[in-house]
Amino acid sequence: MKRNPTKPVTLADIAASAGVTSMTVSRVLNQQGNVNVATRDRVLRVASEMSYRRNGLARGLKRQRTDTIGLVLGDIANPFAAELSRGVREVLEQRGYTLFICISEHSPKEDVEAFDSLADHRADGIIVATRASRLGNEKLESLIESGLPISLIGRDFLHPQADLVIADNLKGGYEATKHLIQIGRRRVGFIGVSLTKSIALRRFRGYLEALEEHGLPVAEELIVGPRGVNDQIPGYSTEEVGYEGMTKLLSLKERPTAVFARNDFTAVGALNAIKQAGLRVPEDIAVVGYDDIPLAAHTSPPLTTVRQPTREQGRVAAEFLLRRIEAAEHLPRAERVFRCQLVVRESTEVNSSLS
Amino acid sequence: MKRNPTKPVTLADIAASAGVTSMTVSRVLNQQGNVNVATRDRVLRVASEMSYRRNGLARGLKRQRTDTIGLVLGDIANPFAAELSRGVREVLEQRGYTLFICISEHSPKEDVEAFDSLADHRADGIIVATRASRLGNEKLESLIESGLPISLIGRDFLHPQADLVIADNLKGGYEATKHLIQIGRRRVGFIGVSLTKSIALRRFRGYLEALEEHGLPVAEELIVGPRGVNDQIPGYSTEEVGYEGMTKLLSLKERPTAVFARNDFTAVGALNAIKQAGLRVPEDIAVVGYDDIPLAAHTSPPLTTVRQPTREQGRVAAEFLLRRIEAAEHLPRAERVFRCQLVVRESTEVNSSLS
DNA sequence: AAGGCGCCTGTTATCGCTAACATGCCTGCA
DNA sequence: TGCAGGCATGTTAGCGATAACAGGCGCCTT
Repeated sequence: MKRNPTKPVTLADIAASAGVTSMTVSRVLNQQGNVNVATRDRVLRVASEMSYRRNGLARGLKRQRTDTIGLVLGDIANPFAAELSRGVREVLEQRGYTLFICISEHSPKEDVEAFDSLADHRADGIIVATRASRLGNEKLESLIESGLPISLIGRDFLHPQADLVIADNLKGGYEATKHLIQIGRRRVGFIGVSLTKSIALRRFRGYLEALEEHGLPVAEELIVGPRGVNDQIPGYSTEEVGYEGMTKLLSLKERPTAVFARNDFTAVGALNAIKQAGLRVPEDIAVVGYDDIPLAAHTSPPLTTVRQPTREQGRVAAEFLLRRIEAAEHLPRAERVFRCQLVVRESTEVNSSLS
Repeated sequence: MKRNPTKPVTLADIAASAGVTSMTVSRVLNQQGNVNVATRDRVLRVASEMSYRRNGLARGLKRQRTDTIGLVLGDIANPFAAELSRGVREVLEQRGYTLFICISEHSPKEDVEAFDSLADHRADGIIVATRASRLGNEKLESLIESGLPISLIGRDFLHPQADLVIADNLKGGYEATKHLIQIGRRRVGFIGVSLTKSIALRRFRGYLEALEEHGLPVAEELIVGPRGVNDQIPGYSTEEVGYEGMTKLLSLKERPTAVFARNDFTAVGALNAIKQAGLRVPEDIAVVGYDDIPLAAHTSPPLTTVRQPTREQGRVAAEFLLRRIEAAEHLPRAERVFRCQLVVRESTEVNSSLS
């Protein structure tokens, strides 16, 4: 039963051995067209005996499609990416597509490389969940022009032929900040952006809006970010940023009474910095995170955060993409904005029995 | 410059437009063979104007290789997987290979599907970092027989033609447990395995060995795991397991004075359960985790844990695989075992000024 | 001056598969 | 009996790229 590794079995080999032509074998293996039951069984038996494996390259080349979808992620180690990919897979699997994932490590250059690889290998479409960059956007634009279906998740890039799903992070950031203000905090810090760069982060813009709307000043010393030039760091290691950012905030003459962290990992880092300084959460400083990762319910105290329907975003992005792939003509851009939801836990709320 | 999306540009199109044959175009684009400079520039110009994109399917079909490697991961949302993939990518990128990642969500069935997809699409080799299963092992075996190069990371499956890199987690588990015993704890619990299943987890076996060697009894009530039948859950969400497991341990008549958690997320969950019960770490209960994720240095108290050289494992696995791919003949199995290192932090050590 | 060697380009023949069309046979119905 | 129509298979012609071989030309060598 074992084959010489240097010569993979082809349809023709099976055909010869089963006494038919390769076309018949193809029909059997793809379950299409009419084939005599006896012939079919014989072909199947021979194929299995020779441990045939179809050649996706040849198949794709001839069919002009590969039933393959690419997903490009900025980093891999975070619950957000995991949920997203799970949503995407749920849809694809059911519809008979295979998913290949590429990681860009938050680098525009690798973003572009991922797009190129997937396009070269003739993925039928690409789902992009990386942050926007000039390089990346240009490449995307040219791929879209060339007819490749693209679906974007939370990427700041509009194109009349690319679908988009996104969470309303501006509103999410706004709500989180408003919550802090409503529990009486007037010095609210933000951890996770560097002011030296143009700030595209919507949840941060929501923070600014909330302050403004409530007549609070934006204090630059209360906004701290990663030390490096590049703030495109993987989500899962941002507790470092949170810890250091919080430490910096605690050293201010007039320290904040609340902080909003760009994500839950950052918030966890902040929590620990506060505890190590011997202060209490939320009494001395209230903390809000973002994303509602599984860990958030298990920090001490449990973390108030903003939840977005991540898996659902993946699902919808995949559905948009498949619709576009399977459509005969060009489709106009589809867009779906998801609501975020503030999840209040004890990091912002003193024991409810008090109230 | 824009093309009709329905008809991708081919080498022949460029050739016609540049007044040469497609062979010459191929030579130019692959930078091989001699081509007149003027011709080369003309071809490149035309190719760029027509925004040519090479067809990896046709190319792969003819060349019988795709310069593509597959990586199969059990889950995506954990720092371990991230570091691993980073190590793999470092090597592949430098050697001109493209990486496609597949996720199995810890299901043997999806494991097999991932292997099949990658093999169908004629990846030049596969790196497997998922846990062993009968189904998966059988499929791997047949792929290896058919000549596909395979490299395994931490997977309990030996094959004379599959390379293996692995961390010595038995020793790691042993060291972690020994450490707890040496700081004077005699009731040491383990969180993260269900005794109803056969236990393949090496770090758990290390725990058992350490107990035995120090003449301590193995107390079944001190070993707790996930409630569900399936303990193959994503690493990143095991803080749930840690929290619930710890809660169970705390409710024992004679509670443990130390616990060893199967990974850092689990340990974090345990830490929080302990804190919520009003007990102190490490005075009342010492805690050790596993993996040394970035978060571990920032819990409160900072977590004692076991570090394994993850990125290095990815690098070596990739190197093994490429060596196998590029070798003319069959290579014997290569294996590399990595040492683990106990990282002692405050979750097991009362303030060092005391000693 | 003839042969040889490098350079540049072209021709041919697949890689493995399948869409589209073609063929032959059998059945049923007018 | 004749023929439409369905079934079961075969034949042909690529999909787009490149390995291998085949010139043609100019220049150097002896």
